[in-house]
Amino acid sequence: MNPSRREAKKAQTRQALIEAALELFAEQGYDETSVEEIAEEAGVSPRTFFRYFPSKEDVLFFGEYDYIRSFTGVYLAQPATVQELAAVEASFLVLAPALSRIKERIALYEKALTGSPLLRGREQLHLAENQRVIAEALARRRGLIRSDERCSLLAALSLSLLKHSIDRWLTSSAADPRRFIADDFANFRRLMAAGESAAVAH
Amino acid sequence: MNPSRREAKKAQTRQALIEAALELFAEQGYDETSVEEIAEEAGVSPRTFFRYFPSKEDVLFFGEYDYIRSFTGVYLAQPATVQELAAVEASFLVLAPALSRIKERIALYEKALTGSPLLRGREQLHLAENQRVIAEALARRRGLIRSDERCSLLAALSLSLLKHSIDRWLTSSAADPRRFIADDFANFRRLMAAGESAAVAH
DNA sequence: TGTACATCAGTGAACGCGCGTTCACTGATGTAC
DNA sequence: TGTACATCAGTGAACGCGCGTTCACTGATGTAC
Repeated sequence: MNPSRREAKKAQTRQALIEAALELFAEQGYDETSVEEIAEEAGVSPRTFFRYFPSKEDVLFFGEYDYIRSFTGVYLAQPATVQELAAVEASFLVLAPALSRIKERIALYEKALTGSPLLRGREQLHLAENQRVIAEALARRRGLIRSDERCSLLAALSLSLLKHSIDRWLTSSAADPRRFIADDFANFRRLMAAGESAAVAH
Repeated sequence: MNPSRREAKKAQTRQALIEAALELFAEQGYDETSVEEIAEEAGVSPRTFFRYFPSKEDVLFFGEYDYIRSFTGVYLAQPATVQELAAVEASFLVLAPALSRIKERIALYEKALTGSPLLRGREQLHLAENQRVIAEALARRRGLIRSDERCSLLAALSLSLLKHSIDRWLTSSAADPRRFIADDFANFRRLMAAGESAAVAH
């Protein structure tokens, strides 16, 4: 039983740093929060912070990326009879409960994002990566060797819809985000149906 | 004739700083370029840099925002018979020559963006602002008091298409971006037509 | 046209600040026997 | 079970670096008369 007291203590310190950072970033902004403050809030010395995270940014991007990482598996498990966009929607819905569990944390993260261009930039890199993953999954389901234009476009669109749903969910008091996702996808289909007939007329 | 030699010299210094910065950022990255290097490249002292720009970032975002600022006027001048998305496309095409003139500069800027999360973040703020402007214009043309969901969505979509076109244009040797814009809009309409029939079937 | 004065671009030097690193240490936890 | 040793989380102090500011100055350009 070697990794007991020590490992537990380590995990505890790391968690304290992450939580302190997230709260301070959300409250007063990323740029306005120094590592010194985070350390103080977490009850350790500033020096200790850098034992856990190589830089100030890294405290924010620790773990928590399972959502999109699980996407491919869930998506490819959808029945072949389900239409493409509907399959994406269904996958998002299946994965939604994972989000539900960390709503508070997501909200803090989003709040921290608004104030800091640097974090926004990092976040955008993640979004781009997610979009790539989704496009790849779309391609595989369609039997393509590699994702093409249409896959990218649909991936981008899906992520936009998801992001929109999550934003609305965060500002609501609902614990479950699924209703918002279903709503937004339904809305999109309706808009496209209307736009389509207009485009055809044109 | 007061603003002659002095003003000319000032404009010249500012231009030298902007160009030096853009080239260095594109070449070796934003974070890897110090103000000292920029100043040296421009032939002035580091101290002088801060007389022209309050911070290192600001050297990048000086002027050059006329493209979207002109959008509203051009868009609202489109004949009422033109379908919404087609009117957006037509407006982009009208404004394209302005881009054509600064292709080199846009390319350098894009290159600088890839390496720096901070710049990406700033850029995203601009995109968000542009999206807001376009959504507002869409709303006005439709006679709405303020932009709604559909306006935002269509604005986001239009900007995505435009960005995609510009990326392709930049990697090509063409001087005129209009062909790429027209292509991408046509493509999108085709994809939606196909997706629509599938969605209806579903 | 010439002289005295005002303005203002550019500069050097020194400084404060926060990030992140390096060095040398303490004291608690874990292991060997 | 007890003792000697090893490991490792945490720390203090000092430092390098780049951004951005403050102060005091020079010298060229522009203005008043």
